[in-house]
Amino acid sequence: MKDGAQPTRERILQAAGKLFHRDGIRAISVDAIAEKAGVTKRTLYYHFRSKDDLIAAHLQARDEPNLTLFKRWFDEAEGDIAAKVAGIFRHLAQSARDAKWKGCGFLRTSVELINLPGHPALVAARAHKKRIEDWLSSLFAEAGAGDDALPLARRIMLLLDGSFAVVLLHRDPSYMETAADAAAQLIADSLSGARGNGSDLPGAASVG
Amino acid sequence: MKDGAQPTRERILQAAGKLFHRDGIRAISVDAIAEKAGVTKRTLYYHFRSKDDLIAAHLQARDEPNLTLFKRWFDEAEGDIAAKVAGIFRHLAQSARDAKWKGCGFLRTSVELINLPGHPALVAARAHKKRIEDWLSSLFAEAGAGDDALPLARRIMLLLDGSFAVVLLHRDPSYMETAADAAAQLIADSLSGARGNGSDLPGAASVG
DNA sequence: CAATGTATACCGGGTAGTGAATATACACAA
DNA sequence: TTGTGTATATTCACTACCCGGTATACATTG
Repeated sequence: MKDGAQPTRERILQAAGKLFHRDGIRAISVDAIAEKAGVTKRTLYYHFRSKDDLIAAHLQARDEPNLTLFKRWFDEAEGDIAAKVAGIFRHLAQSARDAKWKGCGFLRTSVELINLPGHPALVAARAHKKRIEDWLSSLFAEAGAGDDALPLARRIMLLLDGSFAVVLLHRDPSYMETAADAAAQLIADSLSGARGNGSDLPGAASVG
Repeated sequence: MKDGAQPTRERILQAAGKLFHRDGIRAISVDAIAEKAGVTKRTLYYHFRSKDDLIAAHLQARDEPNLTLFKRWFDEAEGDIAAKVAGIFRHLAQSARDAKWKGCGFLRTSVELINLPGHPALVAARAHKKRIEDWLSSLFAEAGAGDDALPLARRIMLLLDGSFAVVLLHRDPSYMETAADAAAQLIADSLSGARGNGSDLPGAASVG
């Protein structure tokens, strides 16, 4: 660590983060990351055992800041809990309007590593998504959703990850506004205890 | 075309389909496809200009059968339109219980080709998803959803692609049951003309 | 000295795509 | 019927390159 500015390891991680997010895991070579970090490949391999190791470390490093951002978006939004969750989607829509927006790194990585079920990066990705789900679930529980809290959180996760997938494909952020409305509707339905309100569906509480 | 059994081109396409779906686009080499098809690589390049060409042809070939399958699942389900759409999700859940299930090839391909915006395979993927959305929209219009038909179809698409993404990550098909319930709920809400039923959200008709 | 960190040069393996030649089938003319 | 031309279909061998990872030696610092 000869430069006091930023430890070498962090610089590598940051370079990897940018490149992985921009082009994907497989499309980026270790050489490219080393060059972007201003470091030789051998140095990179001193700090990380393998490329897979680096990928996993990258996702682990993104977990906390990502969750924190979602919490901030929630906190900053006005209105009841439905409106505040919808606010997350609207912030997401705003981000997605940037041409350089590249969707959810956790989801994309999980697609690229589909044939390596035990990969540590997949474990990190699952943990991240579960953390968000748990956070949402606790929010709904506090708001009085009762047994509906978890299934409701799972519905929101479906809309969230669905947004990432659909907008990545169509490049049309308005889907995230659609998702915001749908999320708000589902939350309002659950919190008003409106199960069985004229519909013949199995009920909002079933988780399968 | 010396063998009457199956034209070479179709055999290549079929081999590519299996391998691409199993391991992903980038993970499969042209050599592997040629070998699986029982053909030399040079022959493959006679029938397809490039690997990208083959990828695009592969997705185009999947468009029709995929849509047909969804329609069959819809037709075969019992109950009102909400229950029939939910039936699609439940069939999907059944498929996803197979350990070899690999999610949606259109979505996965779009992730792998994210840095090639004009790639013909992406065009094919978008067209496919739009066809499903249009089909759903027409169903809802026939059922009397009026102006809600399209936004409702988009909500279902979000749940559908969200299911693919989430189940691919967590390997937990029960999310598709959750999606089935959510879809049925959203459809029932729209068709009962229940806008403004106690909730303060922007309304089911806004598309953004 | 010993621990940590960096640099150069290299290896073995895999990749998309190609050049040149060959085999097959069918149309048409002698 | 035989011969010839031509488009289709297929093969083997090859190039040029990129990738993850490593052997080895050198530098810096406590």
